[in-house]
Amino acid sequence: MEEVPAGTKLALIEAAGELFAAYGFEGTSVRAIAEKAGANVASINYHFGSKENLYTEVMRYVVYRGRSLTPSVVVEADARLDTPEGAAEVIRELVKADFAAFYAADQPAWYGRLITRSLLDPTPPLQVVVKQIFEPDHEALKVIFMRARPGMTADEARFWAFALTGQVIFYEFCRAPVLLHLKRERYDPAFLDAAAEHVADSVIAALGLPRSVSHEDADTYEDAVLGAGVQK
Amino acid sequence: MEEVPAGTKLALIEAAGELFAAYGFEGTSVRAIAEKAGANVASINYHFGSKENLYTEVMRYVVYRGRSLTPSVVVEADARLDTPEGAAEVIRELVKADFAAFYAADQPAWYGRLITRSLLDPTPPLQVVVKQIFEPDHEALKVIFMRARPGMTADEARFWAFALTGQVIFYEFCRAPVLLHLKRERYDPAFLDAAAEHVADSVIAALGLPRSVSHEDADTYEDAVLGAGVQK
DNA sequence: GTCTATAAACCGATAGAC
DNA sequence: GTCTATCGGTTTATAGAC
Repeated sequence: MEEVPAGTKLALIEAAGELFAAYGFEGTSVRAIAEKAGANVASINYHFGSKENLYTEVMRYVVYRGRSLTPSVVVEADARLDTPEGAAEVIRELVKADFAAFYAADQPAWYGRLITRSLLDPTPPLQVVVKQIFEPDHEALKVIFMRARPGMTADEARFWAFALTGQVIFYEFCRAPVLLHLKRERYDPAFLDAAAEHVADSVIAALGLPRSVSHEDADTYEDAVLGAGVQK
Repeated sequence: MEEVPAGTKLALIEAAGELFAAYGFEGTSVRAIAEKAGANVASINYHFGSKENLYTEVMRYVVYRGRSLTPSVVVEADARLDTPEGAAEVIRELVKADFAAFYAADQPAWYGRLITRSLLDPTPPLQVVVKQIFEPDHEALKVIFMRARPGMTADEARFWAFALTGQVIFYEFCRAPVLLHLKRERYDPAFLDAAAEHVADSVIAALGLPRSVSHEDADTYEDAVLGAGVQK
């Protein structure tokens, strides 16, 4: 990574990212990218050499910009992990941070979708995502789980990490069927909040950790869940 | 659904299914399909009218053939759901059935992958999958959860169903990054067994249900988990 | 760096012979 | 029902003028 892209190069990366996220690599033409970027078709080959190289660059850009996708590294050294209550708190915050990373309003919605989509196939850029996001996040989760429940083996912790990641990523990956099921056009923020809350609660409960004080109030949780329902 | 396809039509469906599963709809050409099926290019248009229609037919075929993907309907009326121990048993069997449906050796490996891939985009054939697999499975899960834990609301049960589905589908959807992480070429059956076991255990634990008798023996579980590790 | 024009290959779909 | 040949359009990539 030498310098931060700007001008036409940046416009091309952002246009390509948005289109790749929505329609996939094969489903996006360089003409569509150039048009969306307000640039010439030939500029793609000039700046990146090929469509595939552009894809790699887009993934690097998203991984770089979406740093908030790996807040876990900060959390690893958290002293709260030494108490069960603290560990539960940390896990809850981490789940919410993961959800925020995928659905936060302060960053383009296509970041999370593109990263999710990139996980499906063993393409070259996948390695960037795995090394920069998947692995660090996974290792941090393992550390947290092993500290939260002393005696847990590394292999067990791996499955716990997969369980958490699977639940978080589900709402992005299965966005289409879930929205079809909910008979909605898009995700309601309240629904996402409730989903994050449920993921955190279920993982904390499965680990046998206590629910933290601020969440022992059942009404708050019930309200959040019911408030997001399709039926009133 | 009028009759079961045979001959060239069947060959085209199976060839297309395998290629769509591996490379996606956009990443597969009709020429490649015809070649793999040992048929002529024009036969696709003759039998299905268009590539898109072929895709729809492939999804119908997989949904029809992969009936084992929805074993849940049988389970709904299970009397065991009235006791916590029985409910835990049922959930464990259901998770294993889900894993088997995705990774069973007795059916083509691309069934699960194609269904997983179809969930990503809101294409017309998605509705077939949602109506025939996603919804029935989801509703059955909801019933099971609500019977396993009386007092659970339908909205809560929905999140539990998403949690379980998300964990199961994760290993198929994130096959590439997980294999990259494990430094493996393909999934080890022992690994999948351990993964299924963990998903079942964690959901059962999260629900506050007792672990069934045959699984109280910690050694068995630990062996299964450790036996699937990458490191010895 | 940006443009036009175009190359070369591929795409899905079809007409028409058999 | 299967084949060949081909149409019209699109794809990515490039050569060359500015």
